[in-house]
Amino acid sequence: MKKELPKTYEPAQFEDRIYKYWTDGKMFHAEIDKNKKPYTIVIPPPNITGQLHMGHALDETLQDILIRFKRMSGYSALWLPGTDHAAIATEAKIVEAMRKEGITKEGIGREKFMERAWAWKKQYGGRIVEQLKKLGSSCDWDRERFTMDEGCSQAVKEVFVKYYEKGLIYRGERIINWCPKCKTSLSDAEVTYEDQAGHFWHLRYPLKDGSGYIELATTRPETLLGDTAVAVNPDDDRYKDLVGKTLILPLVGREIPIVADSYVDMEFGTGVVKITPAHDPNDFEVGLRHNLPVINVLTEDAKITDDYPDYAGMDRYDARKKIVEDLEKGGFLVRTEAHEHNVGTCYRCSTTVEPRVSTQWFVKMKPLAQPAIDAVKNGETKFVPERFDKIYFHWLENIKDWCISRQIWWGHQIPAFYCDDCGEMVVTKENSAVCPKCGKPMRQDPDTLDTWFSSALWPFSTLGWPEKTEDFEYFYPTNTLVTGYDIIFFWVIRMMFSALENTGRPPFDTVLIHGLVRDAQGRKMSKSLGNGIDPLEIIDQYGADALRFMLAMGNAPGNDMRFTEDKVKAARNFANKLWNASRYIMMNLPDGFKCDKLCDELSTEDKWVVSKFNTLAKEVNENLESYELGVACAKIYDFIWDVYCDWYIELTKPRITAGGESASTAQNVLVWVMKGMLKLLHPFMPFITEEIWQTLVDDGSAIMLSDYPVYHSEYSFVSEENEFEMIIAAIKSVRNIRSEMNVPNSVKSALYIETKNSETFENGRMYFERLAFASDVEIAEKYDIPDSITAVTANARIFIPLADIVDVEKETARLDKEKQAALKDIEFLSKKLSNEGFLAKAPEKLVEEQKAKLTKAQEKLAKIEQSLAALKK
RNA sequence: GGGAGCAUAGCUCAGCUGGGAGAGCAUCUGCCUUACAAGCAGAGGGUCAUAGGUUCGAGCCCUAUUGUUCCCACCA
Repeated sequence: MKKELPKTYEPAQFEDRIYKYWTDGKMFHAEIDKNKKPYTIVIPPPNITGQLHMGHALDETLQDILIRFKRMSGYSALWLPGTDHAAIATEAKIVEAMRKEGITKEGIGREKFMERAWAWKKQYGGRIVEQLKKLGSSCDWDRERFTMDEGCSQAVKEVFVKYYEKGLIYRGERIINWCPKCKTSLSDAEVTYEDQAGHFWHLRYPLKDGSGYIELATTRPETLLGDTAVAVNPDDDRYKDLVGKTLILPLVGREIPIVADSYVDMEFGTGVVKITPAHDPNDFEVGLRHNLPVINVLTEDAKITDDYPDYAGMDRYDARKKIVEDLEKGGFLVRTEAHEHNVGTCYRCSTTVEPRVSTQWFVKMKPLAQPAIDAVKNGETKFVPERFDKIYFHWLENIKDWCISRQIWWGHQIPAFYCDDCGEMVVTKENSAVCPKCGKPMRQDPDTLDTWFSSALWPFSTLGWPEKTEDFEYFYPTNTLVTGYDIIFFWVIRMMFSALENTGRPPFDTVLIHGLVRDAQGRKMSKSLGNGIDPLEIIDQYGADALRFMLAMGNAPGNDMRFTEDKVKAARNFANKLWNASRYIMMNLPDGFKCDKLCDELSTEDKWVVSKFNTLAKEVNENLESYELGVACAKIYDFIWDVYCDWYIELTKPRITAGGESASTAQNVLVWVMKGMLKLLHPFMPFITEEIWQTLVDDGSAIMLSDYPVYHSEYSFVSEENEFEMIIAAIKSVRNIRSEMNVPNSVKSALYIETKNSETFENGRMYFERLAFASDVEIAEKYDIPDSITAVTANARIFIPLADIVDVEKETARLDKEKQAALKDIEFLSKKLSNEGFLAKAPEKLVEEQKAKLTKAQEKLAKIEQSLAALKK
């Protein structure tokens, strides 16, 4: 039966089919083969919306390339589940469903809403995000180990309770970052700071004894309502006498003290700070030191509380305006100046966060951080590129306690229970609790855990931990984590210390960090800018292979990349090229053609391409081992396009037309190299390579289960490679001249090749006809052809008798130009080779190379001069 | 304030431990040569930000400077 591919490359037609075949055929499912080396790649949780975005596509792609490479290199690969993606996507659906029924947090209140949501969630369970399959991810989607059916996974409960018992988790009233829009607390890492234009309001607070005023400045006049002191530096001579005196708080009338605290910077502003412990982290600390009352003046959604009738219910910004007006009226406002300051915003909704005192759960970080620092310091885990370990150390060394409770409903419910009667608290792995004091059923904490708390357990919780599963025993610790640098704080660090604390080992040995995918202008893709690009749309248009290849090609580890459609197009064109090349090969193959091994009798050009392929295999393996994915990608691209398509296929055409043994050998080599190329390319373009493989090889095997090509010394033919390069150089040289002279391809001419390597050129004779438009080829050691143009290479002079075109003057000028170039070469090389320092210190191999180059250049020069002399005559 | 990255062809970027500067796109020339016009054959185009230094040799290593981006911290 004839092997045949459709005439046009249409990825959609087979990408979906291949994906279904893989999944239905169970070929992708995790295997534990004790004879193979273990290898695991961790798959990251998604962003909170559960959407697939370009950054996620990059994650998936790089991971999958490594998985496939390792898998083909004889490792046993495990694909971790995408259940956390699933849980969150499901939750997004639930929110929508609830909204449709008119059930919102605002409508029925947070507690009731949460209760309702939990019921829905328990009903749904975990599901799988379908979208990622289109990228060709080899993730095993059906694995469901990490479900949240009980509201909180076993692993999370296990860790929470353990931490609690060890004193690593505590509950307390602290000042935390609060998002008034999401109505939840945030961890420090979830706050993004940005510069905003604001004002500096200079105010004066009157002294109670009527002896005057004290002047201070603030950027947030509305928090004045919650002031419980004014502070100065204890060493500040200007205010020494005032410390201990009492002030009357403007607008409120409350009596507040003047305290001395070294936190106050004497140089800044007036050296006087109003202290609002409830609404500023620093003030909170001052308040603790001086035993100041904490007066909360803002509600959950950042409106003034009912305690201040003049401003009650006003939004914080409206209140600011009104309070400034009132201060001015009362004569308390001295002046206003413009001031740019840094404000914290919520990383999800960009609302300005409000520091707020509330009761939250915290993880004590100092004891957890040290082992995580050590693991990277002593090399158990390393970052690629290395420079990211600095960021890692800096964060861990300056770490503060981690606020883990959230007032949102997605995520794992905190496994703590309270007795409404006596206030007793129980932390337990059970799903319910009874009050140990009064015997009444207890109420579970309605709060959830920070997503990153459960994500931090990902490397082992997904392997079945805390059960001692076979998977955990075999696959843990994993090898490589692939993620973006923006995720180091959120996830990488937390996986590190969580794994070390709970399993005693670091979760992976390598962290491959990639950059962000930006838009064509270099801006971060964001919803508000509307510059985000949906990977699925790109896949529909150009195919998953093209997108994957584009993401891998020319992307250096840790560096950002810009997304441009042109790059995807280039990748698609490459896929098209490969498609057509393989289609061409198959067209000419006899029925039932098999290529299990390379022929014994290879011609020079066969050995040339085999040897070049062999080198490619070696380099690609080295590049992939050291995570240079982009470099590997580019090398495969160059080989397929330049070496295989532009040269080797063209070289085989006359042989195949001629038929006979040479034709069969050519076909054998064509298919052999094609199979190797497909394998090398498979991790980068899994769909097209599989599709071609299934048609070309067609023996029930799958390329994704085949072995990755490696270097074999028996495929290395250095001398044949060099020999054939002579032919290529000669052909290029002739083409070059013809092109320069605007000779149309239809005009053939005879070629007289003057060379000492006549045997080599004899072998290449037929290629000059097809690739250099020769009507006839003559080879001898010496020629003298008048009225001809001469193409000169290091090993040959080729006379092109084009009598009607030859212009002696032009030809002289052209050859003279070449002469100058050759002279420059010679000068450069001989200078280098006469440098004693170079001869003494440079590696011998390099010196030899330079000598050989010099000889070649000199030979070329001699040939040029010969031609010039002839021309003169 | 602390730290990091980047600066290479008109544009977007590669360039692995230092050994005569590369790709894609764009531009120009000639080709529909029966695998491919999503293609083929050619061409032009770079003081590798600047100034020093180390070295036989620097795009790459060191120092300083300029521009630019980002991260962290934070002054009310």
